[in-house]
Formats: sequence, structure tokens, C-alpha cells
Amino acid sequence: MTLARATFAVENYDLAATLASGQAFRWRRAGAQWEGVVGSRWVRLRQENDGIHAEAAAPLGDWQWLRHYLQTEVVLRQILATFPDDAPMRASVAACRGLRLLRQEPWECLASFICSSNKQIVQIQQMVALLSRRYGEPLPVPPGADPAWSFPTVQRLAAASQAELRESKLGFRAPFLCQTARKVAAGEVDLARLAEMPLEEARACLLALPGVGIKIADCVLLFAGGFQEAFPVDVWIIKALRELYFPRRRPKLPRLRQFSRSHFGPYAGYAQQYLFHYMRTKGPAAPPSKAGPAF
DNA sequence: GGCCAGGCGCGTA
DNA sequence: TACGCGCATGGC
Repeated sequence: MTLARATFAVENYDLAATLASGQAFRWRRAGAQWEGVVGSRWVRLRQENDGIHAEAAAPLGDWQWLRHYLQTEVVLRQILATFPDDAPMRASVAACRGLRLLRQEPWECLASFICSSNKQIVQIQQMVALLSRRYGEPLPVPPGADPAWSFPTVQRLAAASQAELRESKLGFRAPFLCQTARKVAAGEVDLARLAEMPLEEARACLLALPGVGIKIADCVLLFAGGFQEAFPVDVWIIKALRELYFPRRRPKLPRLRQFSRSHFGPYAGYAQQYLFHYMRTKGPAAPPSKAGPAF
């Protein structure tokens, strides 16, 4: 097979932070490169000074599918300018320069986040890889590359039994994924039209699916639906908000959700991703010290 | 070996 | 409305 190559000129784009920030689960670092699957295509990416270099199995029509996935046309500076001007956001932006949101395919995003509950990111990656290997289609890859599979279709997972899915190490999530796949396959929710709905309507559609609560619904709205004000509140964000915004009060979850809706502006979802990645990469908080900072 | 993980659903009060 | 709990599995 032959490879098609392209370079996307980008500004203010940190590919590694973006692919490793727990929004998508199909990317594997291979030295300076990243190998993954977007839709039904194997892809290899590498960031250089002149932009993001991409390789994919030829032939392909154009690269719009990858440009869309990577959101290379988004002007990050304009988004960052809408963030609240406070110390936690300044620290997060400084620590995660160039972090972006991807635009993912709704079904893969939904299914992946149904698998995510009460799991660490590395484990989610394993579950998604296992599901793809068992139920996805093998994809053409260049010589020497690891084999790759597409993410399983709704129909394929709807046809699997709960017992089969449990064998894929889904645990108690197996019935959720199974039932949700069957509902989507039956047309009870049209994922392709989600992005056209008002936010609340789209969220309500997702919440009607088994295994989908507010957090997972907001992940799908943000990562696949393009609702940039959606703000998933997970354990890391709870920790971020409590440590960085309310260090002494320990507000409860409903209060934190309310704060998140009012404080972060029209690109709250972006702000959320910065807080999330910042908390996950900055290391543990400094232990309390009676003397205070030494400066 | 215990703790925790990009939660959800259900049973109580 | 607001808690507390169990769920299945694996990384650290």
C-alpha cells in the first residue's frame, strides 16, 4: 500500500497535549509520532515547526476529515480571550499552551465514555482497543505499523450480547453499552442530528440512554457535538474547582456544577479541558504549610 | 494489598 | 432533593 501525506500549518497547537488529554482514546505515542484511527482510517501524526505532518493510507479524496477532527482552523487565541481572568485559569493556560478540543464522531465518543465510568484513562484506552479489535473492521496500515481496527459500528455492538461484552472487560458497563447500542440502532436517538439541536434538547436525548448521566452526556456534547459551553464535571474537575477556587469551603457537587455554568463563559468546555489537563499534569498540591510560601 | 479511577442507577430519608 | 452504596476491573 502507499501512503498519502499532508502538512497542516497550525499556530498555537500542542498535538501531544491534545491527543493525550483524555478526550479521545485511540492514540498511541510511537517516539515523536502518534498513531491512531479516525473513522475508518489509520493515521500517523507528527508535529514539526512548520505544522502537523499527517500520513494516512492512500487513496483518499482530500484531508477535510482530518482537518475537521483536529480542528486545525480554530483560532485558539480568540477562545482563550473569553476565559475568566483569574489565577486558576491563568495557571492552567500557562501550563497547557496549545491544548485543543478535537471534534469526534458521536457514536465512538458516546460508547467510549459509557466505558469510562469509574475507570482510569489508560484502562479506557484498553477497553476501546479491545472492543475495536473484537468488533471493528481491520484497516489497511503501512508495512511495519501495528494492526488497526475501526471502532465498532452501532449495529455491530447492538448485535453483541451482554455476556460477550463482559468478556471485553466492560464489567458492569456491559449492559449499559449493549442497551444504548440497541436504542441508537433502533433510531430512538439520532446522534447525527445532535449537533443541530439546542443544547438542552441534545442533553435530554443523551440522558435517556442507559449508562449516560450528566457527566457523560456533557462529554459527548462537548467532544462530539461541538457544544463548547458544555462543562463535564468529573472527579478531576471537582478536585480542580475545590482546590483552586474554593480552597477552604469544600462545596458540594450541585454547587460546583452551578459555579461551572456561570463562571467560565461561552467556551466553558475549553476552559474545563485546560483545568482537567492542568490538574492531571501538575503533580500533587503542595502540602499545607504554616509558614506559607517561601518568598 | 488497599485505594482509586473523566460515574451511573437505585434505594432511602 | 440529597445522600450512600454497589457495581467489575486493573494500575499504582
